[in-house]
Amino acid sequence: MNKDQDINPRVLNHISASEGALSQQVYLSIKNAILGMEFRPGQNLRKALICDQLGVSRAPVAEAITRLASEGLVDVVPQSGTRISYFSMPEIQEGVFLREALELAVVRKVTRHLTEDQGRILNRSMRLQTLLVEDDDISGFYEADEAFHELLMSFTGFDRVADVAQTVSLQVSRARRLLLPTPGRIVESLEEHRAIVDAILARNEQDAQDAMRRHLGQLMPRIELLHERMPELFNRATSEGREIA
Amino acid sequence: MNKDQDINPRVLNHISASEGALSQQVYLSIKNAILGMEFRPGQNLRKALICDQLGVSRAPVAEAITRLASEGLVDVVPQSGTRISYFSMPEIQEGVFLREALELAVVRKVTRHLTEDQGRILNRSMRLQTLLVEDDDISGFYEADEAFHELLMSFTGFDRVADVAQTVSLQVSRARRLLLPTPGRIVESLEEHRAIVDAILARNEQDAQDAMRRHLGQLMPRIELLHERMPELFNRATSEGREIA
DNA sequence: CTTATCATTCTAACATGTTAGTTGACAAGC
DNA sequence: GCTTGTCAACTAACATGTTAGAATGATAAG
Repeated sequence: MNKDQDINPRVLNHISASEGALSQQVYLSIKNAILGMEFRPGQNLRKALICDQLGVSRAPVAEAITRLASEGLVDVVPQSGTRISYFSMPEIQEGVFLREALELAVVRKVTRHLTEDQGRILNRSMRLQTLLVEDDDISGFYEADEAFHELLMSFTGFDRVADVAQTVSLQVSRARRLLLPTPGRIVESLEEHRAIVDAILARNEQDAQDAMRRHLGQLMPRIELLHERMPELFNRATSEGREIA
Repeated sequence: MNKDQDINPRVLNHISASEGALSQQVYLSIKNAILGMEFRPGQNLRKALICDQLGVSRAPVAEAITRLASEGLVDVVPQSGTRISYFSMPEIQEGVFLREALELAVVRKVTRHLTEDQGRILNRSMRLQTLLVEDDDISGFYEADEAFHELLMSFTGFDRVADVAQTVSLQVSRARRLLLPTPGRIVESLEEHRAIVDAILARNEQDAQDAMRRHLGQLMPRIELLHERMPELFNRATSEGREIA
């Protein structure tokens, strides 16, 4: 019945001998495997296999799984098992909503308090992004894109904003990696970033928010396409919104 | 040197024989003690005492503490100890910022999609709040206040928004309990809520956001007063923003 | 052929033993 | 008096043994 429901833990990054708590390394290792879709939705995690593969005991693995569960990346069924969570459109919509709420507040604050240094750094980021688009370096632009948003958040002067934004939209991030970025799309993204930066530099709060909203608005339709194309990655929600399987 | 740095775990709610995972009950028990300021900032948690007091082993306590640490309510120093975290103005400012970001997005969405039923429920909440203010029932109004905000969040149709809002502003919640609510303040709060609801019912997005911003804007100045009055609850940040003690 | 029961075999949750790193006191040297 | 080095006590982190509940599949009854 269950052909390959179980996970092949060979994809886990071996624990580097580097510093850092063991449970943290286990956490990152599994998290990366999930976000990179090397663990597919529905597969169940086998603690024993993970322990063998990483050469650690169950304690740090248990702690890592607890954290992943709190972030919604895995569903843990007491006394039964732990499975990689399916995508769920309601959850993703909520993640997009939360993300937009934060990004808009960030843009508002940054526009209001932008320093000259920050302006220079923004321009520098845009030049880098332009370069990457000219070179059709899609994965490079992907990274620069994330860095751009993190940059804006760091300009608020708050430390946790970026973390919170990442956490509330983890499911979105996971889905986003399946949206094959096209040369056409990164050109659009670049233009949208340009509009955001222009509005910020012009100290135009409303324009900056609108530009950010337009930028983020591109995401949801593309995820809906993914939903149609790969429905097996999504759960079937019951009437109560509860999940099956 | 350390007089009463250690915690008296007698304030912990005894584990009810009710259902629910053990670690969850431990988590809630400690969390309530922290939010209720029964554990004061700077005190250190002694796992052994907590285990004795609650009659559980170290495993569920460890998991509970891990969660509390991720929420910033405790600071855990590896191989050394776990202490109740101090208040920190930067953290609280960040919490207020995040909270406002969410509440504004909520108000925006709710105003746009309000149903008749939701309008009725809002009016019902306002009548209840009015009643409590007329009776000078301060703690009753406090609860109704929280319920009002949760109500708005629930109207978005999203489940996690309320949880996220609570989590990002946990430190704010903890500080808020020390702001003795006055009869004067709850009258003001009621009026501010009234303004928010009126704008929502009038489907006026901008007014609703402004009203919410004014409402939330009352909080920070009062916390600054707390900072002046009880500086011992706050940490002294170094130049890097790192904490001492 | 369908359905109910039950035992086997999983698993997470919990308990407890062990390890290694931090802290603070105290003594020796400056 | 002040610094520095050693050591004992304490703690979180990790390893491992134990328990109880859930899923599965075989078997028996209808």
